[in-house]
Amino acid sequence: MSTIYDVAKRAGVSPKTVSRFLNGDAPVGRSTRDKVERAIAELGYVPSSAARTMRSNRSGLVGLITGAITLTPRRMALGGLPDIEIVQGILRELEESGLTLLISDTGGKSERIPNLVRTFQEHRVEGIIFVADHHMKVTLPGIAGDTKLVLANCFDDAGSPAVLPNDRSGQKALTEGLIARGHRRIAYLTLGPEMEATRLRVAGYRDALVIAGIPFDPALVTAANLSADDHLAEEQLLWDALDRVLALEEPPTVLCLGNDRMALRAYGMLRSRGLTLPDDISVAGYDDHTLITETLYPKLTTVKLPYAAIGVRAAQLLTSMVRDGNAAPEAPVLVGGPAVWRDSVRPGPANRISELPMRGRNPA
Amino acid sequence: MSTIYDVAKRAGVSPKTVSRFLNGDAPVGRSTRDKVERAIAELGYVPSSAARTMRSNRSGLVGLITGAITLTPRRMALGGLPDIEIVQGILRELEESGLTLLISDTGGKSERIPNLVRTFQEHRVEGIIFVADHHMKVTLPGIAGDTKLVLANCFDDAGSPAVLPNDRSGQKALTEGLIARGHRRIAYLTLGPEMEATRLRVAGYRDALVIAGIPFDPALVTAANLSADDHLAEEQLLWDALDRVLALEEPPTVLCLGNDRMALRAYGMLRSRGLTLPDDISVAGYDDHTLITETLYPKLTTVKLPYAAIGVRAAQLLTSMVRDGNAAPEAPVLVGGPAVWRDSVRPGPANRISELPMRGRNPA
DNA sequence: ACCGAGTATGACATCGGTGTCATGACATCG
DNA sequence: CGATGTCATGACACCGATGTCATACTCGGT
Repeated sequence: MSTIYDVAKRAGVSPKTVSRFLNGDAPVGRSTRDKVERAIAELGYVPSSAARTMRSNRSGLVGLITGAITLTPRRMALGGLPDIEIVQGILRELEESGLTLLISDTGGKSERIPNLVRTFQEHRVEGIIFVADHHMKVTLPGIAGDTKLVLANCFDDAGSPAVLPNDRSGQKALTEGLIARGHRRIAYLTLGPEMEATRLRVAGYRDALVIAGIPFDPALVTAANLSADDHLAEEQLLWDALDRVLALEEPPTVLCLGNDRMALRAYGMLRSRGLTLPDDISVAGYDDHTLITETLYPKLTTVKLPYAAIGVRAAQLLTSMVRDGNAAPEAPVLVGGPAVWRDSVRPGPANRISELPMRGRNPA
Repeated sequence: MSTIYDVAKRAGVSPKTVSRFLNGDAPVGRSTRDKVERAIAELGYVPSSAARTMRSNRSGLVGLITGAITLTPRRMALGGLPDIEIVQGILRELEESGLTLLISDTGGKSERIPNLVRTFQEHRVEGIIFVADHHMKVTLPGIAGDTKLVLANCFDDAGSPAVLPNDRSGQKALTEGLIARGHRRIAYLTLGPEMEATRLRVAGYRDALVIAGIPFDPALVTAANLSADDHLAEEQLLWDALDRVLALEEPPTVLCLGNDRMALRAYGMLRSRGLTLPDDISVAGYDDHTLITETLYPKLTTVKLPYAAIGVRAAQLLTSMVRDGNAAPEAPVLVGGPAVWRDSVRPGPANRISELPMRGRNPA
């Protein structure tokens, strides 16, 4: 492979002039330009990023750690591809920036992470993005040097810059929309209580109640899902929770579920009790996994989790940190997703529907 | 970030000795080892791959070009994740080899490929793997230097080393299995005629007929799918093809389809004609996209496309070429996938089923 | 006591770019 | 017309590893 010296010799100029031509950091005469250009083309010269990295301490590389690639096929069956959409957003954004992506996949084994980080550091990546498959807290090994770190879909105790879905505002928007559609008894069957999303979404749910002046009824809110991969137990848990809220003296007119898959299950359970959707009871999910939401009958109202946007924002954040030396934001970057109103929600008792579109996105 | 000189100074030895300790290319005294080891730990020293690359001309990097990541979510709806499974296999294999993966995604735009290749070359990748989403012919820009190239799921005119699914043996195994189960009138509704897979699979189909001494009837073999994304037209094409083969004087007892999605459609069409599966007619697909094959009733007999294995083989091939300097194989590496026998095929007229297992993999 | 083999280590050049500084040729200005 | 500034270019050192060669020490054999 030819070097800058080969090019310089062929063009009859000094290597430094070739360098100037390549980087445009100083004016180069017209005729010199042409000679250099020709020499480069003839030799098929491609500059060595390694040499450039050594001198300038800038590798042009960014590392990405994820489990998305190895885990995607397994997860696909149960719907939802959160992290691969994030990776997609990152790729799209980085493409513009001239940074090249080193991708490592954990294969789901977090004990590999220190090794992956070390490999990245050998290649002197300018930054590392860590992508989690759900909103969670992580603990990463310390990263030597001034390598920047951005967390996507997760956060840590050290306050590393993070880009997170705004679960609170999402559930708040959904709940507000339900209230605006006349619902006042809104049941919320959440994901497992250990999930970060659960805490935030319940807070958003309560935010909306407070604004509307509706008292919070703890009986309407129950965890009804497991993080474990135990379908049978999950089903029982959901069934039981459903049983309880429907047996309340003043039963809910709408059922919010922790995710679209739970909503999918709930459809079946509600129907097996003889209820008609959405006439007897409305249902809403979370995630907007279109394979479910658009396929179900009636189509499922839900909240979109903005995964691709999280990826884009994470990449933008990292780029601004490594390229422009910008400081990391103090607080996590929150990316909101809109509530998506479909047919599974119908006006409740105090119908004010004439004021609202039943389809399309929540204007808030 | 500290350098080998910092370590050497702190340990009171020469940089070269530190280098020897790190690479083990010459003996280092016990006490020296300890001092160096301690200095490295204290400084958190990580060697610079850029410097190493310059001196040794070996970057430890491998480039991967694919459309898998950006295209996966879009394609997921219609089932099948060929290339991401290949990428998965590649990652798994490369992890062991000490090579680090640079991943670029074309986003479906092949005109980007020259730029991606150029970026890889700046980083002096030792090899490039190109992954296609279906068995096809590609034309890639020339690659300067002695960068190795391996094609996965595709091939080119230049005879670049390639790893391909063995479509011929796959369809042959399926057809042989059908014949062994007593079928003699085997219809084959193929993918589009421009697909590489079609040509090969028809050849495999005929191989099996020849072996069994069954004459080839052209009326039983028709293209019945489009590569374009036109669902309606595809449906009509399939309907029409079905119509014709079922109207034959001696109609088929089994219907082979070009992929599992076509089989899914065929289920509906056959039933709308009042046929019972598999009693009135047997059906077989291709790909073994489990979301379809395991979900359908009756479960679909099909041929597994060994995508993960293709990835693994491609990575092994590249590793052996860059690490051990092995030559590229003359002919493409063919990776076979087994026929998977499920409930959609039942013994035909000349039943010899007692000799065969109806479930499980084809022993061939 | 001496020699050759093996062990342990260091000095120095080198890989391919780029930052710094120096230099010569013109153009511009008071 | 000389001082000053800008443009265009080159010489040289340096980034952080490692390959080559040289050196010094130890040990066993004669």
